[in-house]
Amino acid sequence: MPEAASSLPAPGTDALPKTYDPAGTEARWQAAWEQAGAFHPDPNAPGEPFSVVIPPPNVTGSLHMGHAFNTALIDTVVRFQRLQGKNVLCLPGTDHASIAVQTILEKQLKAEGTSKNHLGRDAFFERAWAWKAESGGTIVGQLRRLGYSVDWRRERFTLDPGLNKAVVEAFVKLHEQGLIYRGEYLVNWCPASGSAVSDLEVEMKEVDGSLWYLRYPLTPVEGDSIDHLVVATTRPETMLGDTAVAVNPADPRYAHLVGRSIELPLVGRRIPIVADEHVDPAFGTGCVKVTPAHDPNDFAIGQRHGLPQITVMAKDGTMNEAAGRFGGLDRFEARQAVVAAMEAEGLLLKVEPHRHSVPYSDRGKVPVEPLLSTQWFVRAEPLAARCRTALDHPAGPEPRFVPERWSKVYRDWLTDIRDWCISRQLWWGHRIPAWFVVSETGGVITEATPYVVARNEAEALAQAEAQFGAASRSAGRELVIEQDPDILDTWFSSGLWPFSTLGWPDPEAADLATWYPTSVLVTGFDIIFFWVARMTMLAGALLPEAGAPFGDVYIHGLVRDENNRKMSKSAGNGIDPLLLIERYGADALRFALVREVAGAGQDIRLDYDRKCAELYGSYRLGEAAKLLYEFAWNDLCDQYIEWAKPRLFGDDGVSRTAARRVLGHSLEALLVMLHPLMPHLSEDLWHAVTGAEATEFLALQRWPQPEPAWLDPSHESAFQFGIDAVRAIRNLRALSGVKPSEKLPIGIHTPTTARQDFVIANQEKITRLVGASDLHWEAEPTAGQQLGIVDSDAQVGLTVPQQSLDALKERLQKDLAKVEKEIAGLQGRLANPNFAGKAPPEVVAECQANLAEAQAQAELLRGRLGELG
RNA sequence: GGGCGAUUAGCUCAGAGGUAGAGCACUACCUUGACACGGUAGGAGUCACUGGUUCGAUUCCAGUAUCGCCCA
Repeated sequence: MPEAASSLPAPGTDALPKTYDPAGTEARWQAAWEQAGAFHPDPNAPGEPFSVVIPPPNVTGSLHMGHAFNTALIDTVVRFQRLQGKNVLCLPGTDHASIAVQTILEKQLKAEGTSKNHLGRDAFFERAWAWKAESGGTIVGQLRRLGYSVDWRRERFTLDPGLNKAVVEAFVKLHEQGLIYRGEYLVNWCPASGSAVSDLEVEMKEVDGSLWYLRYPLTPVEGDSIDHLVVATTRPETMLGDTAVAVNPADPRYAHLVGRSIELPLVGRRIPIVADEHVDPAFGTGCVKVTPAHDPNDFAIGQRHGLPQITVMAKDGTMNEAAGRFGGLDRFEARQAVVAAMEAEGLLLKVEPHRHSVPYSDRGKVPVEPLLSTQWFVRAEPLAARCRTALDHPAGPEPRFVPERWSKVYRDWLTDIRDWCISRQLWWGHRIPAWFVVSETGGVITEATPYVVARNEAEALAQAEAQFGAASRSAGRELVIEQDPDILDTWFSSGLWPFSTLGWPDPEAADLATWYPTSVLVTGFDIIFFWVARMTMLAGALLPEAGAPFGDVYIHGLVRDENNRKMSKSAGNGIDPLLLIERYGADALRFALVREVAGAGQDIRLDYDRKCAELYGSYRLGEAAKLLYEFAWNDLCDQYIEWAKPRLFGDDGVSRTAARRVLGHSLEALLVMLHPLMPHLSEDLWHAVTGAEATEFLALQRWPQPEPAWLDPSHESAFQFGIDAVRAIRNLRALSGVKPSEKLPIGIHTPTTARQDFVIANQEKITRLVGASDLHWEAEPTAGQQLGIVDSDAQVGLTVPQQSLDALKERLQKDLAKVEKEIAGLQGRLANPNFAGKAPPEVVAECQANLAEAQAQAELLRGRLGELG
């Protein structure tokens, strides 16, 4: 703390405007910080590196409360670390959000009467970039408006050329390691976006549906007692692709039928009856239809029994030619049509209402279709295994979750993980760096077309030439390669964010050397799987030496909107943060958001700056905010300034200067500590208080150090006595109905000399604080005054109107009852031999002291009551 | 079905093995020299329930109930 700077402007000078103008002040300091490059760190600068990459917001839409909350938390952490003297990098950026953006653009095109196919891939991409420039610009502007202390020069976008290089490199490396493969599997198909999506992008929803009971005729055999089975299904339209009926092997009702066959209605296919453990005998009739190409469970049954997979649905959600006469119908129309056809043939036994889970596409908001499709996958288990091992690292878990319990959520997800489908049949995104040697399969891409994975087309061609060139030429074919039209899941590029933004895969990248792994990742629990786990998995494979891509993962809650009110304070839900910023300023919004954060863990009583540093450092930001608020308001303003006023406005020059110094010093320390939470206001006030040059910034100052020499316990207890005495007098006055403006003779009575000395030394202040006409102090109370009890060692007295005596008496009785209850409790405890014998001696001693104090107070109270009659 | 979290003042939530706090709301009084989007003072809680550990449990443990979230 620079000593020279600690002084206040002389009273009466208009150093600050009367009302605070958040918009103007905040804009001014944001411009000043940016112009000075205050948050542009140098990787070669001294200081312990500290780095954060922000969760890149999507380039769709506008800043919402969740962004504001996340930003407030991150910026508080990085500003605090900067004040600690660390070499802090906070790196911003945005996410290209394939599906979301493409959906928006396609809707726009549709409104214009055109389509992406009509436009063509290149023109569509151009349009998407234009959208990104505008929409991405909007959200970046809004992040700036919050006062984010990031390095805007290093701003990145998940689809920028540098990141594309990283994505290609990552894909190639993972493919080389055998961690990426291509194959035909049952994937989640979203008919709305016309693309495969990953398991994470599917949300199970409970819906009210029906359970249809269908008669499936048995292939007749001589001597049959029954001629059909009944299967129950929630998706009758898929029966067109049935390739078996399954029963539980232990089900006595059907055991004898296993091995027989069914004549599949409407289709006429003969399908077997198989026995499979998976079938629940208690569900429906205990017989289930098996459609391997349209249901994950049936797919598994099909695998176990070697059943054919018949796909009866096209990728747009309509039935295909394999559906026979139902071909061309939408899947939901087909459902009705199949049911009607079955009914017409007398094969519909009954329909029951049935509530069940249906997979919905997160983005598309329509049911996803399990569909057989050839896609690219990341082999998840080896990556997940590495992450699980890192959690058991001998030096502590990597990464370390705060709060710790999220570690379990993370670990559980990484256990029994399924492979990650990373290809998307979309345009807006990173094109998959694989080239098909289409000349091998007649110029078209099929399941069997060989491919090469390469960093660019030239490399791909060279590889293809090496592998297929000779054979191709000898067969008289020209070698032709064609890049995979598909793109990668957005989360594949987001998953590289902590290192791709720092320069990976460039081995010389200085930022990467200094700031990787990053220090802390701050994000919401909703994207632990989507993002946090993908980053740790990919980092484990691509930068295995560096450990986890971030030291800590600070998981915060969500700002609740709509139904789950959380913003009840400001009434209506889903509040636009920009409106709040407009009205109250970014600082106010940030402070309010951070104050709401819950902290967890132990609390230690230390002086404010030490304690505050601890809270910031352990990410208990909400507690830090509350503590500072209390200090600023209750201690500094309510108490210190009030008591210092006579000195500040008094004639004693030395005393006045001292008071101003102390106040200035306290204020400055407060401003530093407040800065992470309210950067603009603190910066502004700091300049006003210290008169610092416009080129100097509070943002770049140092955290205040506690000064042990300034601690004075006797002074502190005397001051506390003063505060308590004033409160006791005010209390007595309020109770007696004495107007605050009415000046009265007031007495403070204490036999303790140190306290008397304090009262004498502060006579003028106390007189003013309690509105006394005459303040006197002596060991014994003045006759005729009513007394209020400060503690067993001090009373205050004043003359009160006769009619308030009853109120006083009531109060005394109440106080007495409370004290007596306390005495009873303490006596009971002390009388218990177990307590005296087993409790720690200091607890017993404290208990005895409390009892003595309570008894003395009770004595005083009884005396007072006796005098009142 | 499995897991996690919550249950404390009218509301939103802190808290901690030694007998409970804040903000808002409420009541009374007050425009006093930083502040009326303010001040001073006050009322308000069986800390969900049942057991256990302990000298002592609202706090730790187990179970129950209700609510919420995640995974299947």
